[in-house]
Amino acid sequence: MLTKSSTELVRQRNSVLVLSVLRRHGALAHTEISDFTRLSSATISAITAELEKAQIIEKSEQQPASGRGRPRVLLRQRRDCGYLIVVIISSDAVQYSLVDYAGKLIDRFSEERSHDPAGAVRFVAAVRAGLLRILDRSKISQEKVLLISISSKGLVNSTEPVLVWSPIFGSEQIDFESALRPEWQAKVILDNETLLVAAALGAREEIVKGADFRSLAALSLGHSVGLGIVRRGNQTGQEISAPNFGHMLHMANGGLCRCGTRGCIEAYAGFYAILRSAFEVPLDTIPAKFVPVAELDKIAAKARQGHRVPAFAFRQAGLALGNGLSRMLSLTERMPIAITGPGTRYYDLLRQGIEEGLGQSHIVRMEGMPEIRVVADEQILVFEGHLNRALSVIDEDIVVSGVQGIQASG
Amino acid sequence: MLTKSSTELVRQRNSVLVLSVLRRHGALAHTEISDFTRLSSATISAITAELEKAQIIEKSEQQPASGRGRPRVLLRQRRDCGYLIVVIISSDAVQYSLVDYAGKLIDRFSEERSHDPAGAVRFVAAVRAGLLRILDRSKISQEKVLLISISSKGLVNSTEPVLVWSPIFGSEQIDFESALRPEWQAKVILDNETLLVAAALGAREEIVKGADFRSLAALSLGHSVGLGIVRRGNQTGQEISAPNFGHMLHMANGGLCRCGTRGCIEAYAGFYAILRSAFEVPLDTIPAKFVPVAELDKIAAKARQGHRVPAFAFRQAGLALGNGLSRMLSLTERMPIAITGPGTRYYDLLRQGIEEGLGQSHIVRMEGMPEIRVVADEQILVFEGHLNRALSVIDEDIVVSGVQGIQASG
DNA sequence: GATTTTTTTCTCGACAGTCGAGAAATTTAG
DNA sequence: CTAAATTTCTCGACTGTCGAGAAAAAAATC
Repeated sequence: MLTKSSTELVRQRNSVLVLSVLRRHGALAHTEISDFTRLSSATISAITAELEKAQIIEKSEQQPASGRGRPRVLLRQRRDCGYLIVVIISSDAVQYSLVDYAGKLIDRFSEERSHDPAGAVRFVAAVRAGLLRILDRSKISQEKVLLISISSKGLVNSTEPVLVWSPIFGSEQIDFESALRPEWQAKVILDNETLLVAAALGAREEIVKGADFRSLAALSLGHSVGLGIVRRGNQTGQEISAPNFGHMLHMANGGLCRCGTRGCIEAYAGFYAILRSAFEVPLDTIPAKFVPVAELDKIAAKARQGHRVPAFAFRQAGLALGNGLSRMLSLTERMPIAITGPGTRYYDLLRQGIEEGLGQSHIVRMEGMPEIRVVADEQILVFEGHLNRALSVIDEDIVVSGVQGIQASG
Repeated sequence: MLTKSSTELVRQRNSVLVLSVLRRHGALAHTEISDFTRLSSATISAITAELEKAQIIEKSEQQPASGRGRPRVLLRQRRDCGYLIVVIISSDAVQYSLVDYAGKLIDRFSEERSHDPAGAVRFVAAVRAGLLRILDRSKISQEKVLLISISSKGLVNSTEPVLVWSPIFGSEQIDFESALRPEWQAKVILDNETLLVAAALGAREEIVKGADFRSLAALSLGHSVGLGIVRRGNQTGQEISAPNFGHMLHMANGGLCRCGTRGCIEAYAGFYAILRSAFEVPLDTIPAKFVPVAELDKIAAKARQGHRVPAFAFRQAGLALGNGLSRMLSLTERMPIAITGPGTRYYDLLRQGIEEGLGQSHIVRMEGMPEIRVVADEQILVFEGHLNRALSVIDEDIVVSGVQGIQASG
């Protein structure tokens, strides 16, 4: 359904545009903003004056003039305009980061996760305590926290911050909105971890390729298997989605997966699955909860020495991944695939299977192999994705509510 | 990448909005347009005056006043504002329809397709002749044809009107843009047939459910298998895509498909595939080019009488479809599935397999079975999808180019 | 038949936004 | 100290939307 436009909306959009180029390029002068946004100088004056009055941006102190003419006055976000808390939930720990409005990391710590199955209730309590702790350490008032951005592996509701299914809690849902709402006014968003990796890679790619960038998928290999897809939206930036890839059906009546279903991709390509088939344990054995990486390293070493059974285990994993990716490509469009996560250290063993698995589908035979690259530093990408996404959400909210609020009350 | 907004853009968007409610609801009075669009009466006056001057809409002749007060003046599209040619390519014929700007069918005929494999070049020539013929029969000047909307089964390029792969011509690409460009100034768009079915069903659904509508998939069963997905876009209407579903990998190293690959869904669920397995022909047999529906009806009759082998063939087909749909759902979100096409007459035989195939995946076990409905009249839906899509494209183009042009020259 | 009521459409002034041109500000070069 | 260069700011013109009320036109009422 289309919806009406108004002149006020124009100002809102252009204000967000100004803030976004400030994000992308750091502190900028009036003229540069005008160049980047294609807005006229007069408009930039109006918008920046408004944002400055609303205490969202500030003029930086004069810097040594670097040419002749009137010296530039750089504009930048006010760090203290608001704060963001990033919560990264991984299988063994929860990391809390406090970030200011300019994207600068202020404080960070991790808390080990107790592996008891007591579950979701206790976990939520721990997250609430962690949030209060990082707030307390930094002496920032709670109202100044504008957004809490959470990520986890697993399946996430697309509209509300609800963790629908996760490797740790299974189908025990966690609704972060209602868990945090009485205590926090901040907006809460939740994203799949691999989605954020894809978002970060997509943003990087867009800087390099500009308008040529179309889409990209990130595949994360580890104890579980995740996939994130970024597509260039019509106009409104990027469109991202995190399918339930790890638990997509690979083979009907196949190996038993942690999720209780048979034949998931993860039941062939997850770390526990590789372990299982390397030890020739029957495929309907209940899988191990947690596999030390050292264990898998040993299997990989044997495979590299030429032992057939462990090599076959990796090959089977690759095939499952390749078949799954080919199915994904059948449903979307041709796009490059970036592989991240701890599993990349076994890429040499997985590669042949992946390529063979991909090659078994019509779309790949027709369009050729997609580009596959291995990307390290998954953790950095996750955090980068959080920042990209969260800060642009804040920019929008602040323009919609903040500027008008100040205008009305001042 | 965000892009700048301007007041002129506001007018454009609101003009398109006015035209779109006129499409949806037929001839409307000033007041009604204001109600639907939430634009003020003054704005409606300005926009409609402009559109009327540009000869895009017109005031209808006074109708018998149906209440007291000043009688309403209905506004409607001018039929002669422009014309649309719809070309529906099916396996045995090509149907040409001439439609005016108000969406009214003016002329229509079908031409049999010669089944010779001489191929794409001759086919393109036939289409060009068909287009000239329908134009000639109606005595409309060629410049008045604003859009040619083509549909076919198969895989379509998402940005240009290029048929990348089709059941008939295989990988022999057909670029309708370059084929028609010297002769026609009209814009040319090409869509997958099942995509249009999905678009039409989505539009119907949106009228019923309004903002509650989220997404929907249409599955077309016949000689080939097609899938279209409609999702409610962020703001810009609906977002639609036509995956290469029929040739998504069902089972590695499976039955041989028409496309030359092994294990496609179509190699189990296409009409020729059902025939093949009902006659217990080996799965690597080169499939029949064309299967008369009567042939399949006979097999279905036997299956309904309780013969095991034909029943098994339908069951296998259902399993392939169900597995494929479950994979689709793993990659998107839960959505209802509408089944159309000639294959719906065997739905009683397919159903159990489809449901079993769906149930084998994690996502379905978790979220439950998606709603499945059988929808007849695929042909009507295809045409309806053409109109929805083509006329809104015309509306946009006309506002962007037309109004400004008139303004500038007048 | 004249007047009132009701409903719809049109018009006017206020307000918000963008833009181009030129004025003002401020530094370096000579 | 003046001229040139560069950046920022300001002003008037233009386009857009909106609310309120005037104008139009038919039915209802007296």
